[in-house]
Amino acid sequence: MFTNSVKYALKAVLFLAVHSGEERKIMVKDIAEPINVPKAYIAKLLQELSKQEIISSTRGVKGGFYLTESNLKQPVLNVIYAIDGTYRMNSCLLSLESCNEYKPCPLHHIVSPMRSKLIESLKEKTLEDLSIEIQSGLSYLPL
Amino acid sequence: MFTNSVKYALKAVLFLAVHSGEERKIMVKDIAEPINVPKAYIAKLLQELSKQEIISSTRGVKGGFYLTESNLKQPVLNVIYAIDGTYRMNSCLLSLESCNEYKPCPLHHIVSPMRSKLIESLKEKTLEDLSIEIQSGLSYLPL
DNA sequence: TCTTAAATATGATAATTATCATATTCTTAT
DNA sequence: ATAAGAATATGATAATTATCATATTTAAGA
Repeated sequence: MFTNSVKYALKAVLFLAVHSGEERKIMVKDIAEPINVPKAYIAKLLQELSKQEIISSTRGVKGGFYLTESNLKQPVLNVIYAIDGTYRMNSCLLSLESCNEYKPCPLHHIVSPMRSKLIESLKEKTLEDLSIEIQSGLSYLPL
Repeated sequence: MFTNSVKYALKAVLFLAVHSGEERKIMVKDIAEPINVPKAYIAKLLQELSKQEIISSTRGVKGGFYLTESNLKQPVLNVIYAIDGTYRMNSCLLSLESCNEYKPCPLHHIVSPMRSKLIESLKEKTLEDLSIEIQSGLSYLPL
C-alpha cells in the first residue's frame, strides 16, 4: 500500500514531531540513526518534505529540520500524499480505470469502504495527535 | 498494497471463475486479451497458480486453464497469498518489526483493525461468490 | 506413432523503486 | 569578510518488479 519511501518519511516526521521544535532543529544524521533509515535516503525525503512545506528546515550552522506548530497541525495523510502522490491510495485495487460505485470491480464492495475509512482516519489524525500518543506511551516509534 | 502481479492474477482467476469449467478450458491468449494483461506475463502467473493448485490446467491439444468446483470454493485471499506471499498483507505499514498489540507503532491503532477486517473479508469471500456477483451484474470484471 | 497444440520451465530485458554519493548554496558566528 | 556547518540539487548505482521471449514437455487426435 505504501512505498518504502513513505514509511521512512512517516518515521522521520514522527521523530521530528516528538523531538524537534523551532528551537530544537535536528540534522539529518541525528534523524537517520534513531529511526534506522539510510542517511542519504532519508536526506532526500526530508528535502522533498521541506520543499513541500510539510516540515521546516534551515541551512547552515545550527540548522536542521524541525516542525513548527503549524506543521504539527497537519493530518498524517499529508506526508503520505507528499511522497507517494494521491493516486496510489485512491486507485482501484485491481487498477480498473472504470471502477467506481456505479461500475464496481469485483473487490470494490470489500475494499472501498475500508479504504474510505482509512483515508478518513489519516485525515483526522494530526502529526501532533500521534506525537502525543507516542509521548504518553500509547504507541512506539523506532525500530 | 497489492503488486501488479496480484492484480493481474485476480483478474485472470475471476475471468476463469466466470468463463471456464472442467469442460471449458481456456488458453492463455484467450484469457490475456479480455482482461487486457500482457500474454507472456499472465502466462507466467497462471503457471504459478496452477503449480500451487489454486487453478487447474491441462497441457496439449484441447488443453488450457480452468477452475474445478473445488477451486471455486477457495477464498480470494488464496490467490493473493499465492502470488505475493503472506508477508506483504500482514506486516506493519511502517515495517517496524516489533509492531504488535503490545508495542504498537503510531499507525497501528488506525491501520490494524481495518487490515484485520479486510483479511477477514478476503478469507470469507470465495471465488465462486465473486463469480456469482459478476454474473448477476453486481460487479464488473474487465478493463 | 507422429503431428500438432497447448502448458511449463527458464531466463533475458526493461522499468521502477530504493539506495548512495557529492558538488553547490545558504546561514551563522568569528 | 570569511570559515565552517548545515540543507539542497543533482545524478549515479543497485535491487526489485514488471515484461517479454523461447525451448521443452505433455496430451490428444489422425
